[in-house]
Amino acid sequence: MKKKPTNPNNGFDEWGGYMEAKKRKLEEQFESEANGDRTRGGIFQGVAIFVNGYTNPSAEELKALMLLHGGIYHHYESSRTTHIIASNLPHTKIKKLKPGEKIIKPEWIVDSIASGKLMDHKKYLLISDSTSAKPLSNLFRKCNIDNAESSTCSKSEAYSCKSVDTSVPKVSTIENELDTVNTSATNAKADTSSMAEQTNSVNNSAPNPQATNTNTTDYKSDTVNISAPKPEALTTKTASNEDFLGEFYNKSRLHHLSTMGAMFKQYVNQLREKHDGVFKGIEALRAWKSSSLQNTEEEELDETFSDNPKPSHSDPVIMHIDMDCFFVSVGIRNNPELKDQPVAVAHGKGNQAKEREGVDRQAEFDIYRQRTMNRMGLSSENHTRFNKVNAIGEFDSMSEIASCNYKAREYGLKNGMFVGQALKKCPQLKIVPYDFEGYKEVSYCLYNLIASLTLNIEAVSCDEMYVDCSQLFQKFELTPLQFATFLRETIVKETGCTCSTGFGSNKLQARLATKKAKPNVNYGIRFQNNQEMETFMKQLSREVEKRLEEVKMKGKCITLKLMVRSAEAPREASKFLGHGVCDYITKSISLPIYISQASQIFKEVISIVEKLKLDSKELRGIGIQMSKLELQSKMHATIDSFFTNKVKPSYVDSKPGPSYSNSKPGPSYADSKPGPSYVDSKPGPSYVDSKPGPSYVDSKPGPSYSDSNPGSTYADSKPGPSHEAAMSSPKKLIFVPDCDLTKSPKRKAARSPRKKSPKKVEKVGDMKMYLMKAQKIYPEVPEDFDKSVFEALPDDIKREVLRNREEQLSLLKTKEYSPQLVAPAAHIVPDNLDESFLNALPEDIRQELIEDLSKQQNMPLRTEENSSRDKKVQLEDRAPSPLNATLDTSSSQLLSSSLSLQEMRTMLREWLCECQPEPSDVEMFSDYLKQLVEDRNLSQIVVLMRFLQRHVTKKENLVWGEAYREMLECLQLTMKLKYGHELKI
DNA sequence: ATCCTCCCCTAC
DNA sequence: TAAGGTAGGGGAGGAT
Repeated sequence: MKKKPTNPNNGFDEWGGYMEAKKRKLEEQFESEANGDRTRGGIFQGVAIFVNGYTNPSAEELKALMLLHGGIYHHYESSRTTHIIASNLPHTKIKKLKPGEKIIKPEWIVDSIASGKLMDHKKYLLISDSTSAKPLSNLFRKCNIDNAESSTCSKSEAYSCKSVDTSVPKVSTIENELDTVNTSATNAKADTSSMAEQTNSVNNSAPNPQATNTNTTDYKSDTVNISAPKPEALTTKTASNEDFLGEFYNKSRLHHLSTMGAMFKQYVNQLREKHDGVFKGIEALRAWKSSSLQNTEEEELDETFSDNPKPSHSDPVIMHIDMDCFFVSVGIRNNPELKDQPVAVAHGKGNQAKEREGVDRQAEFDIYRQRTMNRMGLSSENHTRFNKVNAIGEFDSMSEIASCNYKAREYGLKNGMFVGQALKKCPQLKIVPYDFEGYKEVSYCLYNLIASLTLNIEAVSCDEMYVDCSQLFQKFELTPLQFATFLRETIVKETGCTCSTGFGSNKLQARLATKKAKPNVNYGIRFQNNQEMETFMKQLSREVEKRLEEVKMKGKCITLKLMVRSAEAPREASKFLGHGVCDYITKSISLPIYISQASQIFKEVISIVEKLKLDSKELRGIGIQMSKLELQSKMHATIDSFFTNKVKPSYVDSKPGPSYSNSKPGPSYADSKPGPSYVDSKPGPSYVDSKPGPSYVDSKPGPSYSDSNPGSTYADSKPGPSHEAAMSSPKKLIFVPDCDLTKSPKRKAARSPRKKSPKKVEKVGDMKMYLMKAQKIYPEVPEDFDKSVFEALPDDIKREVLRNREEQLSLLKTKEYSPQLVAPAAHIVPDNLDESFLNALPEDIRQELIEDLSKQQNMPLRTEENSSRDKKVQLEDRAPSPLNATLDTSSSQLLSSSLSLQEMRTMLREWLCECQPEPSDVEMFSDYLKQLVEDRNLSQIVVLMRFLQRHVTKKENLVWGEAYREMLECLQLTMKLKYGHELKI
């Protein structure tokens, strides 16, 4: 590189000029500080450290230590730097290390000070042959619960980060030193020899969330507080500045998320390696258990636990634990008064974006939009990703919200949203700054708490992990709910932050359970006054309007469902923002006309509320339903045409897999093929002869759910030769209502099927499903069905066909459609994943489950060791054909559709080899896809369509190409109607 | 057929 | 002003 001659008059615009000057200045500054403060002999003479990324002790603390012991601290790496210090580096950074460059753990400094001499840094290399291989060695070491019993340590010791982390010995000595340098970083101040005191420092430190940052100005001003009066901080603007990257990473939430995730995975490994077999938290858990059993009335306890299956001893129990809106919780843990206000964590403070030359937001967003449409098709025009940019004004802040609390989410705020848009939706939004040290501190607390009970942990991120509780539960006779309550209470106490837990027999179940338990993406219904309640009802009315519009319908019956705190219930529910014990009130109004507008809906709803004379403070759940819906489409014509059309045989085989018995979610269709195909079908758990037994369950017992919904459910009759003719009748509907997750499948089975028509909790996606059912009639009903064929049927069959038709019609007319927002209750997922479990899931979660199942079912806890093993197995298992590669999964067994995959694959191959499919082939495939849609087998649909797409494109097969496009369009439409979102292929 | 790499997507 | 990183899974497609 050619170096320009140095201009002594202008050191700042030359290469090496500005930065060199800055570095020199910082070093001089450090020197002057050192001269003032240095009181002891320096063991770090000649050592100049540069701290890269997060360390423990922190960079500021290390700086102070270097100051005390004769070393030099470099804000920037330079040729004069002798040692680079880091606790964790992302793999990508490691790969970029220059040859010979060595990274040393901060423990080197701590230990050196502790021993009073400079230790050999080779033992503290972050990346060495030994460290890269070693963490894997003990991964499978199971925790020794037997030893745990002998633990006599206090709870507070058990959760302390540093008392567990033996890699930082004699911390208090060093911290005392730090205190003398007047460092006020929280970590340094806390006397970590006692958890109680650490907790005090967490809970009782400065009441202002910004206090942590302002307190540390002395040491952090140049990196954290950009408004600090240090000139260089103000010059850090773009990547053209050498210190841009450090500054950038320092403030990047995503970078912190990522590095902290890696850090805690590593931390768990460290804990395992260093574990002495004693679980220090067990004693506290025992104490809690005995005291909670005493304090809880038996009756209440029985009720609480009866819905939650007690896992049998042999079953694995996996817990998923996840902090609630982590960044915000940490940010406001010392400000209880902020808890009830909408709060978000973001960099930006408000809508202060300055006018800058060359900016044209509108044009820029248009380009984004255009590009996405080019890539994803025209249908992406209204893609949700554009909401973000559409809603932003010319000078609104484009700082992103890293995390917002549930109160803020009531206003429609979401993580990732721009501050500008958020402030429009919620002008009173409080924005608190990031507190990365705080996140780390709380995370350590969380991990230490869990690690004090078991080390069967898989770290997912700084606020999320899976825990294998099997042994723990068995040993200490705990139920999931007991354990969850203990953990959640303890975590709130220790960290001031709340968390959610979910349990299942595998990780996926546990995660879904957590999702269900989250105070969600279902708000905590709490109102201070009527005004707030009305505002919320208006929002809810708009939601109903929106969804009615989506399915092009209007209704003439409005039902308002309310949950009101029971008089005997405690003022606040035990679950954070949960609904607690409630009375249920259901009132409906029949209108003379069909309506769909939000204002109309709100008017009716509010009139009901006024008549009820409720205290809005006591409301815990609100649901608005529209029913008696008028279809705007040609649905009636379609259903009626059913009896005049002629029969056209269509291919729908009936070989339902054994795993899908009689309780499929949504409508299922029996074989329509008269004669052999039906008779040949195997008897057994096929849904053709389903008995509706296990599927009919009231989701929530109570007065509001007692009204029946005739026609919404019916089962088919038993198969037999006399019914062959009936099989040419329209397909039978077997509709299984959604039910409460807290009910175990066994309880469902105990119910009498015909006792009562099912009453389900209507949910958001339901109307789409009903609409789909109606539409389904058209493609599924033979088009050229001859009325004379109908007439020729035996009378009982005729009656049945008529009844079916009536019920289908009534299904369309009477099913209710309602978004329902109910404050969440705690949920524990049944421990056996079967079809009943699937049915019990809410629509959106069920979809997710189906999509994820093929990847995730029965995953073991992931550790570094077994994840690499998994990978290997996966590769070995991979079958040659692209179709095989993705279909040989557990989902194919669990979600088998009527045609076996093997058959379908064979057929597809044959067709594609011939390249000249008959129209009937196309139709067959089309039918197969429809069946897949019915089965909600999304993953398989996508796989098949992609497979086809690839081959069709490759071979330029026009016949297939056109057929493919038709099928794709049909499928996409169906998917959109049914699931409410685009099918991306 | 198998392996490898690149690219895209998703989750935190 | 804003701080849109990082790991891992999986598909596509090329090299062998």
